Amino acid sequence: MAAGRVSLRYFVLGLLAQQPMSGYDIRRFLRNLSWLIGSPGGGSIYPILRALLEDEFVTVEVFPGIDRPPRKVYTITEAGKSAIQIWLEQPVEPKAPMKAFVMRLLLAGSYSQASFAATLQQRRAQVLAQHNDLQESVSAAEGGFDRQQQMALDYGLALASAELAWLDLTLDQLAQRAA
Amino acid sequence: MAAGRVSLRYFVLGLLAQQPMSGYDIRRFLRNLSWLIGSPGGGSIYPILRALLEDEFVTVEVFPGIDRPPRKVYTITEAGKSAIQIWLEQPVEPKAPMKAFVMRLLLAGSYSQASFAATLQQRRAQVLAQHNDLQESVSAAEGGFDRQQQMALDYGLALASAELAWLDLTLDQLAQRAA
DNA sequence: ACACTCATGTAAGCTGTTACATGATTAA
DNA sequence: TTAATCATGTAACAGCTTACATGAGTGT
Repeated sequence: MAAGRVSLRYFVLGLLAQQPMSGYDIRRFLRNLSWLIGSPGGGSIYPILRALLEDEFVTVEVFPGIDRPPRKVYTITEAGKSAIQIWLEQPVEPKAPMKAFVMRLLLAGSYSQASFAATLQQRRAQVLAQHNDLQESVSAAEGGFDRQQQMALDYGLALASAELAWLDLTLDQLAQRAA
Repeated sequence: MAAGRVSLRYFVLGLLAQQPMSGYDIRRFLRNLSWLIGSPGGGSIYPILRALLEDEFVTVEVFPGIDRPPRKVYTITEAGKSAIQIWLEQPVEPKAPMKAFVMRLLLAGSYSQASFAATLQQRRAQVLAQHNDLQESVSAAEGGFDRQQQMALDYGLALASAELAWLDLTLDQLAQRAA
């Protein structure tokens, strides 16, 4: 599980945990969210599906299409469910790109309500740490930075603040719904 | 120039365009910005430096240290300057991760003021497009989305809005300074 | 005639990461 | 004595992207 990487493999498995799909279905689904998590081509999805099959995390059923190519629909197995649960239990790595968090957002809810809140709280902690780090850099600078570096830091601060605001709002809404 | 990739290679070359540095210097500099663009290890930086040397985009000077290992300081050549300018002239790919834009922020200013503003405006256009796409998805949904998907879209919208606000503010400040 | 959607897949490659190796010096 | 900083580098591999191949059907 190399750090800073996204693991499309587990995300695909997580999608199959929600409902059985074909590789093409998955690609179509991702095309709608392409800005948030990118939309991988056939060269990414199909090898993953085959690997999941070999690990017996999924099973296939082939539906021969009338007037269309046959669809191979993948269904998650018990072993697959265990694997995805174990994966969801461990926190998103701090260095992972934003889309790793979005993937969790999309999956965590179907696992349990508690893990969904936990995902948001973990992210909050990480973004807060990031925000503090950046502010420390700004303070510690004392003229040691040029205009571009200051801008980059300011940009980071602005985005971190906005994300914290969203996370707080969302966590509040979640708490209210629970009550 | 594979899409969606960052090209650390050109970023390193761009940093050397600002001032001669050793591989270790570059790593130290990046460690301070690790949240924004990550901090690559020796296994990433040193091979890049060697490749830049082989392409004659940089030259080396070895400074033998008293009580420390010798430092190899790299200086950009005319060929290197041409290469980085050509690279800066072409826009950041839309699918590229955020850190690709931060790298541009850090480099574009030293190339020309105009290219700096252009970088911001390009980003603005891309983020705006992203924002509109997301809103379209939300509108087109009509109940076809579950709670998690709605949240993911909302998250994307919040971040895109915040980034647009920052870009507009920064472009304003830039215009005022120019006047 | 051209291109696009449906649907799967292979092979090659790029970029970057990890783990390791070296070796001296300095701080806990 | 254990670890960290300074400073460079190699080798292996993970993860993903790209380009390509197939082939029927549908639209312009």
